[in-house]
Amino acid sequence: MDINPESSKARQTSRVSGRRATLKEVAAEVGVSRATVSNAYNRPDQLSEELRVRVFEAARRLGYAGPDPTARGLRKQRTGAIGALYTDRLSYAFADPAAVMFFEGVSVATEEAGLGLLLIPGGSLGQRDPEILMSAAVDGFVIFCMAEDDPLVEATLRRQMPAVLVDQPPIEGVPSIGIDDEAAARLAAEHLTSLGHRSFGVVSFDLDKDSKSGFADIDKQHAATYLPSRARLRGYESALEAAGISWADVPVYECAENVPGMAAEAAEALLALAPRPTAIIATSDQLAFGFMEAVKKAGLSIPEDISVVGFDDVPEAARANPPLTTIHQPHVEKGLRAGRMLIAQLREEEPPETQVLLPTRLVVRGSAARTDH
Amino acid sequence: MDINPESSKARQTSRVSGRRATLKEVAAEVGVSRATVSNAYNRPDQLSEELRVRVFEAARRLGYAGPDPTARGLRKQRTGAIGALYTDRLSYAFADPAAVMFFEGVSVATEEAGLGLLLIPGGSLGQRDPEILMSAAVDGFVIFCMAEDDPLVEATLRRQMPAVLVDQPPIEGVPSIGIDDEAAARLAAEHLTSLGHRSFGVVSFDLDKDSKSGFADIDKQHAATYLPSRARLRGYESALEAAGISWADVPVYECAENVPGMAAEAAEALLALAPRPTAIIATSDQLAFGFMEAVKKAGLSIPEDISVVGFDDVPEAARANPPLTTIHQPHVEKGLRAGRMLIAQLREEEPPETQVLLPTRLVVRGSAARTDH
DNA sequence: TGCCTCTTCTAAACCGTTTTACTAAATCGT
DNA sequence: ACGATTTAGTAAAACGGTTTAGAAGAGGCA
Repeated sequence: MDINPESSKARQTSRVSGRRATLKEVAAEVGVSRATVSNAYNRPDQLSEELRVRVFEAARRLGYAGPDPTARGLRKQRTGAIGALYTDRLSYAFADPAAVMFFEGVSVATEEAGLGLLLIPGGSLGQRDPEILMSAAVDGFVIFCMAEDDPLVEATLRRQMPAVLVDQPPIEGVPSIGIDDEAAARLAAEHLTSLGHRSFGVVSFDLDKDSKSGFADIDKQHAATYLPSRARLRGYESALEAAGISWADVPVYECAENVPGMAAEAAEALLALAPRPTAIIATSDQLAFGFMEAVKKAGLSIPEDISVVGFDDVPEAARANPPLTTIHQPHVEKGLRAGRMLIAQLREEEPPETQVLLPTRLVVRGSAARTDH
Repeated sequence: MDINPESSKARQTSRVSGRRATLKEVAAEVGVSRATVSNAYNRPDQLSEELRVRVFEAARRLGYAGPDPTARGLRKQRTGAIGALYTDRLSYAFADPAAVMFFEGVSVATEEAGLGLLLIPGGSLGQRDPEILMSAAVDGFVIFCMAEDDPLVEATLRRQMPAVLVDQPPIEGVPSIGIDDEAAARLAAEHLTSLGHRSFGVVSFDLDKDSKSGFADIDKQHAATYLPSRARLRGYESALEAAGISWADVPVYECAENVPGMAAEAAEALLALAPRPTAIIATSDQLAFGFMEAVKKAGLSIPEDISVVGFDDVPEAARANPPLTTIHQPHVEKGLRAGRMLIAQLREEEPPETQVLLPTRLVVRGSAARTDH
């Protein structure tokens, strides 16, 4: 319990010279079998209290910190952790409030169940690296935000472990959770058409794993391998076409990364267009923030000169200037439910709900206004 | 590579009926020894290319996804992941931008090294639970943000693995990284005294593991077991005393959690004081945000009626309204360096720097002004 | 006393790999 | 053509625990 000099010295050079002590050594010290030491830790009812105490004393003397998790995992066939597979470098995930909220939800589920949470990057340093994935000692996977043609998805599934797909097209035999991206996106577009807008621009995050920034034509949009991108663009398309606006004339600027900074480029490209769009729809709040920033820098004002609608409703949207009109989706709950769906599988409980769609809604704030045009 | 019906069917019921295939079964299928199959995966130069292909074919036929990470970990005595131990529930970490940035830095380091990142909550559901910690299969620990009397720190160290302490008092034999909290805090207080303020209030996050919100007297401040809290308060104290202000008269309100919402309580308590403080120092930006929010709700304005200085300089500080004057510290770099210090130990490289202090600086923005008082 | 049930502990199999030391066959240099 | 090296593959010992089946002894009951 205490941090006393003795114990911290023991840490540096364990009594058994250098190497970490093992259960076998503790058994030898006490003069009992390995099974008994194991029982002392795992099934106190299997030995006398007095012997149990002697075991723990010997353990402390030897600097033995308890059964090795790896060995235990091997024997018990469960590691006590689940893996969360993210499409890209983790630093991108941490920089995206929506992803962070999702992980927050997952972490609530893992803590409920007493499990650890292993974060697994899908790619780093540009190349996709199955190394970390394939050497991840976990009991199951939450597959988050992966492109549908990403070989890592198939590789993960091949490990034949419980898994949950998040924001991805369903795969037979694997439960999924997400939102109706297309319907949600329609809400955003319809809000703007109902305010009288006829001239649009769209800012999207990446459509495919290795995208470059730039305008994306309809073919590219329809072939996008990130489900959220593809479905949201489809949603905008159908709402605008329904309002009699030709989607072919709507410029869609794809940003290679979902960070505010990237939207500055998009703004430059879209604001230069003639006629200048009166309304911009972004597939994420992050991009909307960046876009608004750039608009202000250009000396225009929101929503007077140009209306902006985002997607995600991260907390900062409410505090933005002006407050961002956007589509709400329950990120934390998505993570929580995904985590629980996975954990239910681990317990081999009744087959969990297999396809969950969470509700979304339009949140009207101050970044979109009626156009005078 | 492809997601075709065959492979997804294979996933559900592997050819070897139910159970996951093992390396031994693959060996039997090909008619070679286990060593050879192992070599096919790990040391291609040890067998003929043709045999290697046959091994992989058999593996695919049997639905074998490659060597089991746990077994491999046991044999090789390394798991390919490091653990990040956080003081509390992970959801608190994810809700705190400073912690998220720290993890972002750590993740960069782990990806550089091809390691996974296991997040370990120190406590959940109120009780401190060593279960997840003790069953974490990792090669080392980043110990982040723990109270110095937390038994989990000692428990971690007892595992005799490489570790790095972050924002905690040094322990012999364990490298640490952090900032000079006391000096940094002095900067904040001195900025306000230099603007003429004489009447102060302080908003702090928790001083100890299981704190309740409320005013904290000097004894409690000095006995705080979270180093950052204790040291920052000391910094404020020494700067104000140096300016001739009696610290005993400065109200310090402790918030039980480091979230903006909690600062509303603090604001209520501090604004009701007579005379009302003209300057508030917060030990985190999160609290400063919440405080500013509450001040505005109370019909006062910042910095005209009251000046606020934060701590951390999270990105949102620059976008706040008004932009927050605060103390900058390099969160991402802290995580990156901590991760690298740990990884260097794993590699048994030259003993890494053992005590790192990162630089801090005052960032003057718009939330603190000269007082007319 | 004899039989049965607890309690307390143990022997040994097993979890799925990697790695060391070794063998047998093929190739090389001269 | 012959010993020396290289190549290709193997047997078996770890790695550090958990768990099953069972033994030895103690106590209870008739």
